Amino acid sequence: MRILCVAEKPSIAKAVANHLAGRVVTHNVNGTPYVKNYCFDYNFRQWGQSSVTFTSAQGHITSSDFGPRYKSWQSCLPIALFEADINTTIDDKMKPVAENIRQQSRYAQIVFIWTDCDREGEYIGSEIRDLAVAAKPGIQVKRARFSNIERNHVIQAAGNPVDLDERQVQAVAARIELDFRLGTAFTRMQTLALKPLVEQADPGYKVISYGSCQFPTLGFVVDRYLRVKNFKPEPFWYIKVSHKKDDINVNFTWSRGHLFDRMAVTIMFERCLAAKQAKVVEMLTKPTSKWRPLPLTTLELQKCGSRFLRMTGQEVMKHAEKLYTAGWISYPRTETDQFSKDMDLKKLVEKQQQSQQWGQYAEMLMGGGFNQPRVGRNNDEAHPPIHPVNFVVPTQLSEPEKRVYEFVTRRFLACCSEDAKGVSAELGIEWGVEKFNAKGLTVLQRNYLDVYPYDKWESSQQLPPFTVGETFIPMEAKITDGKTTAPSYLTEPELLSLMDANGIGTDATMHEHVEKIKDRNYVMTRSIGGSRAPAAVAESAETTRGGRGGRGRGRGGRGGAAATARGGSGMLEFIPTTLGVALIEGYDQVGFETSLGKPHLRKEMELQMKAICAGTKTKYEVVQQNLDQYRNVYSRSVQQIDVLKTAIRKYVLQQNVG
DNA sequence: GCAAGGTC
Repeated sequence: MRILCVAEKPSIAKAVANHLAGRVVTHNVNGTPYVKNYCFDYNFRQWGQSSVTFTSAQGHITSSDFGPRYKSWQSCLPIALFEADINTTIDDKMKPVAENIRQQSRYAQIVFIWTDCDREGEYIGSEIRDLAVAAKPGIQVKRARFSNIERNHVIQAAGNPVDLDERQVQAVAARIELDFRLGTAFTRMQTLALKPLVEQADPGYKVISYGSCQFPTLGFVVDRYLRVKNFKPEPFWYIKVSHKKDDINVNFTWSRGHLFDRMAVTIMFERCLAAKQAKVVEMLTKPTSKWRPLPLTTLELQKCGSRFLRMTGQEVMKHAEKLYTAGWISYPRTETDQFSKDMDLKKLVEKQQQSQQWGQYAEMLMGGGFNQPRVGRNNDEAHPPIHPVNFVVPTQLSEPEKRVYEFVTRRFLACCSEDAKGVSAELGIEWGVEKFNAKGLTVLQRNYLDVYPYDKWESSQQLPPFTVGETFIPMEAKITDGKTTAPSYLTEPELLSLMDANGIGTDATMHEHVEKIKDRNYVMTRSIGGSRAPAAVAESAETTRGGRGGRGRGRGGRGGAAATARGGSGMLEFIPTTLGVALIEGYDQVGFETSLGKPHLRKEMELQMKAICAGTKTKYEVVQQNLDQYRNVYSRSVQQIDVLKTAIRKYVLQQNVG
């Protein structure tokens, strides 16, 4: 038999071929430096001794475009793009890859597809199938099911081929068509209608783009901005109690937190005073632990990057990809936070023993400290969590790459460690009818914290020994007041979490949507507590900033204090530009629950894709249904374009429009 | 000049 195997990307082709082959002969492919053909013999369980060529695509092979009649922006009304013919062609860049698959198919009886086991991978598989079948009618098409590239797992997959899942293919086809039609139509419509207005304020302005991911992303930023802007501080009051014993001062927290009614607090306080004696009702210590982190996903890598490494998601991914292609870390785009049981993690820990920085810790793990990592809830069935695959001497890396590699490695070692252990103490008192409590923590074994300095868990001051039933008159007690504080602007980790929770983008693209809304000048970023942004919106926002910072108890902190409270300076916060606010507010007014700036429509589409995968809906139904719904949004937007224009004028040109 | 999804 002659078998043509095709992976989604060159790295998978190489890795799988090396697992299957005794000896591999590598051939270059004309026109592309990345894709190679790996030729070897292999005895398949189901097909017997075969001659194999293992090659790959480089992601998606085809792309969509409108016919010449619709290409020019002047050629038609944007709404025509809802049903204009779409040509699916092979991009110029992918021509050599496609030609290679065609040629190799001619020699083969079977094309065996090894794309990632996710929806997009299934679709790329269908592109490969179409090329193969066109080049060699009657060729048999099979697909490998694999979720990592461990040798045994790969051999299992090679011996148990399945069929392509046509439903997943159709689900992705629906997404592609809808994203394309809606993205292009709304982008043209709003650019043609609104650009002249925007240009009055910003002469070089290019395109006011709409996309099913970029707009909801912008919506999150605007939503938070409006909440900050419209925030009205409210005063509150609470009872503060402290007492000294054995020379240790204990501050108690009121079980009611705080109340917005001063008189009520006064009455409660007076009852406390009347009771005179406070009584200890609870004094217990119990073992506690701080859990080691979960295995690393892309989303978590990006969030930690902005918190601890002072990098944007975009930057972290750039360096992670470099480390991946150089062979230092595993594939950086994964949603999986569980290691498969058959993976040899100790072998990976062993390699880190060479490090000057964490080598000793790795040795400790090898010497018996090793613990199987926790198992998270996510598994994309395509990639393992991000982990170091080889040790690299720091001098071989650039400064930021070094930091990303260090984080990935420390995170991995932390995953393979023991939880941190400690003892928590809780002291509860009743004073009259009011309850107060105090907490203490003693850290006994730092364990994973020793290799993972990004987490903080420190012993607090010890509580003095109290016994249940003991009474005392509190040494200090008073009514204290505070003010609720405005929420802060959205940070990048928060934005990424919101996108994740609402299904906006994928692990591989989320950071691109964030970059896109910056690039379109819909939002800007600044360091928390750092220099102020030049935008007019940011300026007026400045006046609402005083007193933010303290969450819960009104500490009345200023911006600087807030920065430290939120994980250190250097982290970015997102502030919409006047244009960004205008677009979202405009669409909110035009549409009711179908505003383009809300995640609702995209969430809906995700559900419909799942329905196609489950077989309860067809691609045709989903596409038509969505087009109908968006046709509605489109015509309302055109009818009420003045609403959008007014919003733009109000913000961009700062005209008084009453 | 338009989208989002892959990947280098």
